[in-house]
Amino acid sequence: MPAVETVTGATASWDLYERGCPSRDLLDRIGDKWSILVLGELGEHGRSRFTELRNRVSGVSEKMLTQTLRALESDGLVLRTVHATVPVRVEYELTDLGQTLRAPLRALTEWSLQHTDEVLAARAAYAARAEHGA
Amino acid sequence: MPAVETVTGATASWDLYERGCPSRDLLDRIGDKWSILVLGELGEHGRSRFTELRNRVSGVSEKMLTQTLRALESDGLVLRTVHATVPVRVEYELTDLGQTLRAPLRALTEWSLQHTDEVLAARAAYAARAEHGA
DNA sequence: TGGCCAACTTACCAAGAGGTGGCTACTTAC
DNA sequence: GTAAGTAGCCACCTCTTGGTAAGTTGGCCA
Repeated sequence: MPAVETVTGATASWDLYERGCPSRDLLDRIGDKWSILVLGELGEHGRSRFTELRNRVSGVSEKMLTQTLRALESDGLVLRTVHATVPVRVEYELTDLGQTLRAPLRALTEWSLQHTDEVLAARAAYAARAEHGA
Repeated sequence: MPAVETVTGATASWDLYERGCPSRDLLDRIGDKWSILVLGELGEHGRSRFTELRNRVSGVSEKMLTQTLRALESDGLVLRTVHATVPVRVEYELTDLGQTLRAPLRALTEWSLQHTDEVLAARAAYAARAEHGA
């Protein structure tokens, strides 16, 4: 089974294809719909406030945004700073660890933007084939 | 920005941060837990049979595997070939479009494998902080 | 005749995702 | 006095996700 060495800094070898692998869980978390968008936003715009994120990530509910930000914070990807000013101001930004995720995530989002046409066409063709067969 | 040439020749510009954007849906589909693993497997091992995939992607149920493969097929990422041999043999492989996803996906899975330690440590620290605060 | 294989498909059910709306505390502005 | 704004939390409720398990198809072998 996956040999894991923690705090000591020894190497851990994990297998994504094994159930219960923590890397698999992590992958699932960062592959989450809202996580990708929030991380992308923070990557592009830098430090942002809660309402800015809510407005820029269209369609996210406050609950989901809070939940997503909390998870990212607990994973060490996002830093949350509370300013004790008079209307309370909270700012979010990527941590160093979060920064390292920018490139992989951007690769994925760019792929998505660039190949949406092809995928849409493929779906239409697939649907047509299915209808023809039925 | 995302200016894409469609079949008709018209340019479509999509914004991931807009609700209902097809690219966002697509991102969600390929960011799916099982999709990532299945695509990864097909990328590494090449053409594979149903049961091979089921065995190699530990923990996936037949239902989910079928569902995932169907979605990937309809999206034009995976090619499904049925051999009318005696016990029916079905093989799956990446299409050309699917191949273009390998690099972005590998970037993500490698990130995940490489940073699991740090994330686990961050979670522990966060939990400790929360406990201390409570 | 009966059972077996692959690759599903379907029915059923529990858990969780995620939306809505109300509540908070604090202060400034009307 | 009251409304508004910030950054949430909480309870409630619904809809989806996804797991389990059983059925199916269709030649073939004993």
